Amino acid sequence: MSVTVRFAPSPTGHLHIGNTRTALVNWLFARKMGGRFLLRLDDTDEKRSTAAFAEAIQRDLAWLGLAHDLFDRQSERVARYDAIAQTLKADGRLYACYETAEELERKRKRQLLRGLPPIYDREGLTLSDVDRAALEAQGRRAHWRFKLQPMNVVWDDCVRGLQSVDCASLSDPVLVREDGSYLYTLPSVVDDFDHGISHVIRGEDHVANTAPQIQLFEALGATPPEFAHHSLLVNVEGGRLSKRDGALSLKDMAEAGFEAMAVASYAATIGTSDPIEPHQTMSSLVAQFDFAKLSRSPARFDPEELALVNARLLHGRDHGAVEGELTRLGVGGGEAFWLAVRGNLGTLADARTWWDVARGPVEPVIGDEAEYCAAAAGLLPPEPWDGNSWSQWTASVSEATNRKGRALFAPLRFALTGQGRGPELAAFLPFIGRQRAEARLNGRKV
RNA sequence: GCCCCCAUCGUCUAGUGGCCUAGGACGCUGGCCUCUCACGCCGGAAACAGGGGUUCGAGUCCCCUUGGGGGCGCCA
Repeated sequence: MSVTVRFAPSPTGHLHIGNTRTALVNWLFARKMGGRFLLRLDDTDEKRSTAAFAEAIQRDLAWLGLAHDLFDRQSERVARYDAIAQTLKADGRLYACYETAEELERKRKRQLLRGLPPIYDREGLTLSDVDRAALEAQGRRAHWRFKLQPMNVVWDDCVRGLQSVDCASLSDPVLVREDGSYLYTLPSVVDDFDHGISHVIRGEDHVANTAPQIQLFEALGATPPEFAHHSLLVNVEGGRLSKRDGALSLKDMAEAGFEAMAVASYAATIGTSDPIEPHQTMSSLVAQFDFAKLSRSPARFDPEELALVNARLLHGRDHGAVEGELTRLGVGGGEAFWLAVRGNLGTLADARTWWDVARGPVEPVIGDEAEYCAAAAGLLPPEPWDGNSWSQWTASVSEATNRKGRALFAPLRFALTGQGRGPELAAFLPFIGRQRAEARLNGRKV
């Protein structure tokens, strides 16, 4: 069977880390299986969906590297949903209800108070034609519910194994709103059917929904797809993830300077039995993807761990992968400079910081080593400098001063860069150059 | 309130009744690598939530408790 999956966000907000994980699992599975990846905008909620979010979602997905093979949006398929709804009404599976939202809320509260599950009482089903006509005459408009068969629905979930949901314990889902617009369930099932979706991959918050959806597929005469429900992310404390837990949107993460591959690596490996580590390419992530590796328990989203993955990704990144971005940041020095500083980066923008340290101006830190630094300045070899200049120079400084180890090197680093830590000076020194090096060793800011 | 799921080092996890004096990765940490950080190599500390069962034998099976997650929408 050929694989087609879909990622179906509703354009009511930005893509966040949770969404991203779902998108990634879908995309990875599609690539692994040689299948197709459909991006479907679930925009049936006209009040909350916006074109701006729809664009942002596509932009963020592209940034991450998740190209889609197919694209669709539900707002353009309403005629199709209308036709299906007519069929379901004719079959007696879709029935009219007239309670207002407030009345339903009261019913639920009453049930809860009596210790009962808040399930719809199917009052709509008891209405006669006369009742309905009377309600309509009062100006009431019907919303429509899907009549569930009171049975156990079973499926073999690709990550959770055998699942069973008792539909007798569920409310008949509302498929059509009072204003005639559609809720998520019907368009989603109809689209999955029409697009030939083979695997519905989503978060475990949809587990209970799956049973009514399977019944809907069957009511449509369709064979339900396979289902895979991954666990959700929680915050560092183990609680529900919310905006207060940091930069959760892809947009925020990009602005914080995280590399797309770092975000993808983290999102694709957290909650799996593979180690959380940077992958330089998507194909590396595709190669190791397997539903069997997904854990059934929630995983903690830790922004600090993401930052660590980002740093380690950069430490191993080839110059070619960042060349364009370095130019944009105003960082020169080519590959040699990149290789000199990449091990000291947290984000790519830090490369600019080191470039500025090389080119100045830098306030040298001399302390009480003025005499020593001045002597070292006098021993600076003539240019041109290369990777060996540093060791030639420090060897002669060591000989002249009898210093070695920390006493030999530390004052030079402080004078040359103004700080105690940084890239290896053997590789970094040529970018400072003789003129600046001599000035800084003599305490001058250049 | 009711239903479902989950529970191993700080974190992500391996573990499908004896191969587990519980393995790996990240993090932390000691050492080495003629400076720091990072890299690399060699070490170290660090976990089966609690209580009952079943069994010759339980991290692994069952029950209860506790904790966490999800669901019970005219949201998706």
